[in-house]
Amino acid sequence: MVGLIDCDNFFCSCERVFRPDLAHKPVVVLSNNDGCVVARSREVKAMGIPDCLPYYQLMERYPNSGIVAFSSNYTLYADMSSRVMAVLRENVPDVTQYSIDEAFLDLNGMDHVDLKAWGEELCRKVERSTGMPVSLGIAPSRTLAKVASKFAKKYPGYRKCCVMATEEQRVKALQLTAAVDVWGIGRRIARRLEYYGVRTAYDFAQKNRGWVRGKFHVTGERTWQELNGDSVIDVDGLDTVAKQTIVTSRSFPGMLTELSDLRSHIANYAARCSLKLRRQNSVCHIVTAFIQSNHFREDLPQYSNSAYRSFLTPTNTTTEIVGAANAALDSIFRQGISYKRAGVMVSGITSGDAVQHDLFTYDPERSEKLRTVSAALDRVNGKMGADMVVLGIQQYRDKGADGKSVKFVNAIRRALKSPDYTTRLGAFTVG
DNA sequence: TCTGGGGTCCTAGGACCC
DNA sequence: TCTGGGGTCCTAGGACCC
Repeated sequence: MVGLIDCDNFFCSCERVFRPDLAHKPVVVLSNNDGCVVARSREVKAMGIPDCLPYYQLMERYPNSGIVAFSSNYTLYADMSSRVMAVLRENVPDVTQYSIDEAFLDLNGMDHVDLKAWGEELCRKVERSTGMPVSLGIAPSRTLAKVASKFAKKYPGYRKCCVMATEEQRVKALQLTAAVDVWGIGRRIARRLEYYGVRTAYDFAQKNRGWVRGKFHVTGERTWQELNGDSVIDVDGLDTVAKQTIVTSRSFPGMLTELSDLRSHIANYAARCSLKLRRQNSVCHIVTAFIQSNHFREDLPQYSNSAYRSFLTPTNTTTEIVGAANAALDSIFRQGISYKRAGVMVSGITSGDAVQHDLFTYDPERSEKLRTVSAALDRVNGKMGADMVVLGIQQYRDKGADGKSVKFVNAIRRALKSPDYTTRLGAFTVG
């Protein structure tokens, strides 16, 4: 058996942990720049407010709803996540973190345990220790555990834990689950399934295996196997394996037209990518920069493009990655476009322990210097706060409140952000 | 005025090899 | 009148996830 434990309305619950006055009030959390609703409390979902609704439309359409909105506070969410995972690891031998708010639990060898009672107690422990409400689904496969966890969340009668152990339970649960709500079946595939008369998870599981394989390839077949109780999707070690691509991208609060501004943003994203590489002890061969105009503004000329630069000797130093990203940017920048979004991707990632040097161009002395600079950046910024020391190009100019030019790094609109309760003493004021 | 960000896996098809 | 067969590797793009 395998368990899937999932935090309830994770971002909203993080905000509520330190705002108990919001316990039964409608709460939403917004994306970067306070753009869209990315998390909704139970009360907000009950009001029929869809996910990804732009914030300004929320305000227009639900003016007196009493909804409390927060800007996203990833520092808080990351810390709350690690607290929840820590409690799980104290109580379960084999935990695989699957996302910021979910983990799979390997329950093999627990045949003698009353999983229902054990699961309920685990959920209580997590909530008692961290303030985070969680739900648990237990079933023979990960896809079924996901289905079970949705039942645990939806119906209070389960007391946070739904165990799907018998064939009867499996059939009933799948009959009550829409195909589109199954892990691995998205909107596209659901639409195609509907064409074939497949509406529920049970309809899909009842189809012939060869038919599924022919129409929906190996991924569809795997989902089919999982729904029929055969555990074939493996996520073990997912949380410890180094990433194969790393992306940092942002939308801007307004729009940008100048190359010099874009260069500063691209430099920030590239610096962030190189930091992520160093954190997982990796190096990359390829750096890609991309820029996009505002696709919502059909009245403006549209343009999006990307370009890459590669290294003969892979690297993770801030200096080299920023330089490569901006060289790529220069080759795709076009005048007369209002840019809304940009980003940097690093790929061709390999281990930093065994770097293959280029025979003809590798300069050990220069490489060592660049590595020393990056290591110093990480030490200072780790101690004094992110972006305390940056490359000059990472700063861009903007107008301050008094109309004078001010330098910023990583400006994002977060008008409604809560304090970093768990990571900054200054978040609490005394008296 | 305002419309998110960061990943993975799979397949088809082209380039190239013998 | 006629134009092989069987591989590998790479990339772009589609689909999915949270």
